[in-house]
Amino acid sequence: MGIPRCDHLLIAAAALLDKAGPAAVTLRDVGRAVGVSHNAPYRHFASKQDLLASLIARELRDVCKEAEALERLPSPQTLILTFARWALAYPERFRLMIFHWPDGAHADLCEARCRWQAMFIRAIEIQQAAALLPTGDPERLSCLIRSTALGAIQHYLATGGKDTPPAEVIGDLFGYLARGAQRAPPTNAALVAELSGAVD
Amino acid sequence: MGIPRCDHLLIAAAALLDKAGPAAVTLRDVGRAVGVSHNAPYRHFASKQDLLASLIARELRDVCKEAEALERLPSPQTLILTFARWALAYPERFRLMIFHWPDGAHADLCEARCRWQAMFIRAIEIQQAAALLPTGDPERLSCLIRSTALGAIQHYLATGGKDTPPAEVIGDLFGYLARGAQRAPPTNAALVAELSGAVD
DNA sequence: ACCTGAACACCGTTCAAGT
DNA sequence: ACCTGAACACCGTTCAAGT
Repeated sequence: MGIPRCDHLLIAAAALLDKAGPAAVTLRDVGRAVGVSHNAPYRHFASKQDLLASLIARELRDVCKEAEALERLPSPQTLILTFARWALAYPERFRLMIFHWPDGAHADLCEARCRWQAMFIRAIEIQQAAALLPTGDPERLSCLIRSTALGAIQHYLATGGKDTPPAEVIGDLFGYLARGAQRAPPTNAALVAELSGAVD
Repeated sequence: MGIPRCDHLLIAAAALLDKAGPAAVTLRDVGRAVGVSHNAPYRHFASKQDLLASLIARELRDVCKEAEALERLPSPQTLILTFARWALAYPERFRLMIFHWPDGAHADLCEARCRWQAMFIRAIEIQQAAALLPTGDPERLSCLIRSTALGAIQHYLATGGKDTPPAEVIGDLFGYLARGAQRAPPTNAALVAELSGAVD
């Protein structure tokens, strides 16, 4: 039990979220799950909003760490598909993430977003330098790819998995981008196939 | 006052939503705004969820009607930018729309979604036939464009308008798609410019 | 048919205490 | 420092009445 009480609360909240959706995560149940009173969480988080923002900040940081642990910076294709795999594995966390708008600009959450984005842009610049992706402002290209992935995941989950899987939509985009590049970028066929089977 | 009580409740709910976000729309305040008791809405809607789903179904239907009122079917570029303009004008309604997941598959909402999507696919097929967009499954191409727009709007609004405006992201996508077509599709420069100025 | 008021179980949050 | 229990104001929903 070396795990801090603070993280314990976040884990309990994530479990409630995954099991029964955002409406089911109440401070009372979170406290109950870790064996403290219904307002003990206020010792660690300023409000329920703060707890939820901290939860997705931690998730995003974990996704970053997973990529950073590799010996080489992954390709943009791998990075975005890793993110999509996380979203498909934990749909309610993803939903919470996209629902959480400014509302106060949570510091940890902003930092986690920036960290992922910086890594993604670096990955794009490398493929641009190798003529695997079209030239142009890498931040702008990042925005296009990120938008497509975000929307594809959102729509796929919102329709209950009845539409085109995100990996295929993302693959289509990279296909069109390849025509703007001098050489075709890798398709990461293995990851795409793995991701396509992640949700029925 | 020929307006039905049912619509009156939806309008009041939309006003509360726009003014103070999703947390502020309570059945009690909605009832108060139209001058009825706090549970009169139950005569018209099965639950709060039902009222909210009906609200965005009505919104989506209005967006459809706006396009259908024109003498000719608008281009895919115009359709998607009209949707984006609506989203930027009513960010909280858009947020509610993307937050509303299966949760029961609201009939009116599903119908409105299908109606818009069918119109969009028809518009794509027309440009494909004219060699203005790449060939291939129009439904698949529709999914790519729709995903990009959805994600671009979401990200733009979530960052408080600090990132690339949705119209430019969508424009970039159509630019890359044009390289896969025999002739370049129209860019709808006027609509793009109008939309770019819609949110500071 | 349509609405009302009271009531129920629940929630986030605050606060005065406890150790 | 960290937690507790009671309390407050609020919420969605139900239900027995009213017309």
